Amino acid sequence: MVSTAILHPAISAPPIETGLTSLFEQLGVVTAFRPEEEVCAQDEANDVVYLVLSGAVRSARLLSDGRRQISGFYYAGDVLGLATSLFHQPAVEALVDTRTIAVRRSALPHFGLPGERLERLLWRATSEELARVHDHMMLLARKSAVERVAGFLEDIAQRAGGDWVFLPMPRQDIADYLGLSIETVSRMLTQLQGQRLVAFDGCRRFRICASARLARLLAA
Amino acid sequence: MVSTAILHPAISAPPIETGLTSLFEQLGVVTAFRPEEEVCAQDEANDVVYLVLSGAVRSARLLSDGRRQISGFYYAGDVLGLATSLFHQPAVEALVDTRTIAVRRSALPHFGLPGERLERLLWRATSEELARVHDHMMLLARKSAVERVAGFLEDIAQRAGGDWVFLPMPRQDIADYLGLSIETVSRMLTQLQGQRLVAFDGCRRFRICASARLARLLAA
DNA sequence: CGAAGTATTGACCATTATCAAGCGTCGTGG
DNA sequence: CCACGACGCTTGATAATGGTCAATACTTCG
Repeated sequence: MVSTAILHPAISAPPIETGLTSLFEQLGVVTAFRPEEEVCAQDEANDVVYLVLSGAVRSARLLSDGRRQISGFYYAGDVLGLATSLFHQPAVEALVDTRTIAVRRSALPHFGLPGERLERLLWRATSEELARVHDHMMLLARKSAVERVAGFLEDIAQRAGGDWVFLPMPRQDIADYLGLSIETVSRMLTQLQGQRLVAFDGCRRFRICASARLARLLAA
Repeated sequence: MVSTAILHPAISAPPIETGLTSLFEQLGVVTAFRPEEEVCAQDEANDVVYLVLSGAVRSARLLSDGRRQISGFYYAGDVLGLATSLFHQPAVEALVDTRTIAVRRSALPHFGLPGERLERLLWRATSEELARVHDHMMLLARKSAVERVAGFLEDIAQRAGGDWVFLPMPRQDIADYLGLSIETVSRMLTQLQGQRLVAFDGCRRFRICASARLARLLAA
């Protein structure tokens, strides 16, 4: 899939200012996934990183007794597969119809300048994800159920950017992301609606009504 | 490892196999800290990474109302400062007498081959820390108090490697790392001692007595 | 329209936090 | 060397938060 670039190092000649997406487009392979499909083959894990072009993806770890923890949701523009571990490979699955571009880390040094640029950008992306995950640890360890759910809605609304926001994941995934039971998530959503902080249209579409009061609740 | 030779032919001559520590030693600056001293100046944050030579360090985030989350403890051989965030700089403090080597990320591209090697090793270290942090999120979100405390002792004993292990941090730090109250940590320690899984000699020195039974409790 | 899968609500219970004493341990000074 | 004091740790009683189990209500799709 990548061998053409190795055979034609000429493409490394023009040192254009390039962002993540265009570098991925130069060096990677596009794939499409249906909902519930496995994005990441086990044997590729630890070497392949993915840029999400469209759709949404979840990354989860399972304990032998069934307890599950979702380590993150990834949307268009996010990079996936930055964590590497010899044990505990996460299960990475598409939530909705999704397209990704994949590149192998180990191939990057052979791509000349664009490969180097991408390596640096990916290191930076990894460092930034680490910081985000630290925030999430604070949420899991020290925040109440309402704060967690409110924070989650805030986050996702921020990223989506529109007025009404679509939730691509079921309640169980939200619960497993926030370290709560599905019932508690549901109750907190009802509570937030009762306080007119958010409004739902069905159980997958919502809107933030009072972002100032919501922010006050989040006590960062 | 191939393309670097192309990009820097002048320095490509001695292809020595170099590890993290020796690269840090080539490129970094050693500093010593007393207990409770701030390791990381705020204005350097996000650019400087540290290798811990000896001692122990904690990295903590604070919420405005006083809630604290310790994102990690770092011992000799660990790399510190891999997470970058424009908001939420963590407070990084020495737990005991500590020596570190610091290097600036932004300086690495100017160091030729050793700089490149170090960049790649640091990216790898960042990816591995991300995986460890995912494990910790699972612990915070889904494990019971006993499991957390037992897992913590197991972890630290693993790293220390000896028979008797010294805890460089007070109970409050353990609590803030595990997302528990100090009282619960204390109770769980008493419980584990009652089951003869661990033994304490004072409150800072312990030993794992029944690692098999302890592992069974950890239900990974 | 009906059935299956999701989501919500309610009643009750378990776990952990909080508040308040009491106990050790270590360092200091008599 | 021992007594005292300060700090950190442990223990106990009680309360709050969130989990579990069970029933009901949506929604989505055939």
